[in-house]
Amino acid sequence: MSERENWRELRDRRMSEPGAAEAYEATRLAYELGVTVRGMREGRGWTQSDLARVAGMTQSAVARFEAGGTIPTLPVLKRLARALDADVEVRLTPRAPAA
Amino acid sequence: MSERENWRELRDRRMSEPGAAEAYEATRLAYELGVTVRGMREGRGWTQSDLARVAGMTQSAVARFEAGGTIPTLPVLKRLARALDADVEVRLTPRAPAA
DNA sequence: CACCTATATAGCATTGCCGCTATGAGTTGG
DNA sequence: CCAACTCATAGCGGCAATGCTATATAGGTG
Repeated sequence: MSERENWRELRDRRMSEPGAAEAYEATRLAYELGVTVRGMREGRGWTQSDLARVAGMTQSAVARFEAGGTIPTLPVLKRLARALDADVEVRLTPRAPAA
Repeated sequence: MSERENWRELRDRRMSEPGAAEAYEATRLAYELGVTVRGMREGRGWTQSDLARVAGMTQSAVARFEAGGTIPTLPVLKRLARALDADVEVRLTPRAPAA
């Protein structure tokens, strides 16, 4: 099969599938991260190509990431953060403290 | 080809390759996350199998993750967090504020 | 000792992120 | 109008993470 759909369809489908809660949340998280990075990039007056060059990736990869096209991996996040003089924080915070 | 090496060798090799800074950092982050999850799991008196069942994965996957065997993807983190009543926080924090 | 449980690994298939190039659409400036 | 620039997207190959099952190891317990 494989039936490749483009990443925008993929993202939208993920966002609307109630069955896969963790996929939904991860997709939303990816989207928010994309918005954040876009903001930081624009704050510097950089183009996607600029950021891509510094982060060691291509413009298309940056565009895909910023639009939440894929759920990014931690190494990619690290590279983007580094290019933007930022740090990546990943934490697991208990939702239900010791009662 | 593919010359598969086991994940422990993979992790150790990553940790000792200075060239790939973001891979190194991601690997370290993965390790720390593994330790965190292990702590939370043990805090509940759960076995790896217990956590795996609730998180919808297998015991082997949990073991691999806890040992930092691979750099986890966000969906996997979400699933583990959910199983442990926790939230995943991923943030990009600027290292150099607007001068 | 045998037996059971818990964890660590191995080996392999599948999935999906990320790499690349090329191109389309929109905007701006000559 | 045309050229240049910016961003969005398509299509595809490579590879890493994850899924699975099976097994090895270690520790208890009878």
